[in-house]
Amino acid sequence: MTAPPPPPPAPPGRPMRADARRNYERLVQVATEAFLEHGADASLDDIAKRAGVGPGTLYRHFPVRQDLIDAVLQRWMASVLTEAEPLRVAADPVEALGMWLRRLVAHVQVFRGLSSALIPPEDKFKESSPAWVLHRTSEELLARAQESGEIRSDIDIKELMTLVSGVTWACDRGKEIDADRLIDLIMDGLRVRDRPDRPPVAGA
Amino acid sequence: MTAPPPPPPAPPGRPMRADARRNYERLVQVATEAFLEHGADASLDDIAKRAGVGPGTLYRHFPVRQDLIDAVLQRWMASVLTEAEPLRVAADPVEALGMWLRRLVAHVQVFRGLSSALIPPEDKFKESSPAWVLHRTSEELLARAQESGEIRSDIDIKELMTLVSGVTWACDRGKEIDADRLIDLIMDGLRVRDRPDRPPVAGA
DNA sequence: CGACGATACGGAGATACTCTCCGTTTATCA
DNA sequence: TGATAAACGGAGAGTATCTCCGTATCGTCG
Repeated sequence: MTAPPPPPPAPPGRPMRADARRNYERLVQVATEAFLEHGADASLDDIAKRAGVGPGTLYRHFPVRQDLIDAVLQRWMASVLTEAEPLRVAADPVEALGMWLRRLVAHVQVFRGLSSALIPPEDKFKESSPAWVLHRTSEELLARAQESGEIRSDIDIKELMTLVSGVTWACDRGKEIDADRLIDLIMDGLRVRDRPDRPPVAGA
Repeated sequence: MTAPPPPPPAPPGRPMRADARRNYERLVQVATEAFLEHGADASLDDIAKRAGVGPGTLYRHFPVRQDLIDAVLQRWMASVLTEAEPLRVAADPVEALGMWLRRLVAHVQVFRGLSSALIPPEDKFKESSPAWVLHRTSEELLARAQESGEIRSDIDIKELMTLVSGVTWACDRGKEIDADRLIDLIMDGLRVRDRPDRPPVAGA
């Protein structure tokens, strides 16, 4: 919606044929609307129809549903990552991490049933996938928060993202749940505790 | 598999006809195997076939998928609740809560994709549902832990169950995630903080 | 410009799943 | 044993996914 979208999959060989490219763009466009309206399990044939192409065309560009979801998220992600930028250098890295997670959840919840995009099946977890980019970004913010000494160091990004995606999933279903509160709770769990039984040589 | 299963839905009027009851039992039996093997989205027609009945019979007993899942869980739940019994009176109610949540997650993970059973759509959340019973049990353990003063009181069972079901869901997908660790993290978040705003300067 | 080869299109249809309708069968009880 | 309510079962409608292949279009080169 904002920036000029990058050439879709950018195959190393020849550029896409004009009609192919046109259809690709149109499909992603229509899919975005469909996912917003009906959630991530919108009918694919229907999307093809609304885009004015045959099902075959859709499945050639996006062999599995996740590919289409990824293409949609690719565009959407730009705005999310923009929000991360100032947080990278924020004065309070712990607060920055919390803020990032809250924003992330809010963004993911724009599409119903899209939480799964955060932790796709292992074999689809390539560098190109939006999930991977989000992991990397979150990882940086986590690392910085950990360096401050206020966040426990025995936690890795995979665990954190698992928790966060769990929150988005659960909030998708049970309405009336305040996702921000759950994120705050997780953040509390992440904080270093002054052990009640151990003489705290804490900090640094 | 252990206790004599209670009469299925126990309609107030007449008892079930013998053949109806037989089919009901058989369906639940076969469904259990199918869910174990293929996860919660196993084919219902296939279950009917394997149980030796027509699809119509299955759908008469279980109009929607969740009804069949609930029936399966009803039996399975007995063993889960048995585990809760000693925890109700455990010396350390906080540890008891943690243990319960860990066991709960472990149990739910026996079936793939069954996390949703923990937070069914609002309108199916009746007293008869396994999810409701689990909520009530968890609620008691949470309350006891809160009374000890070690667990924050500004958390309700709905939020906690949302978090927990999120963990089971996420662990279903991304393999190689240690659910117990995530539960422990949540438990840490639940604990009352002795130092709300100030990093420890020194002892205790 | 015209034609050829590669690329992409599109839609019919195979397959799978859910769920319903209704004629037939079976259990129960008098 | 016969009447009646209860339950069965399977054909089939509706919907979704995904494939195959004859046809159309693009891009390029002579």
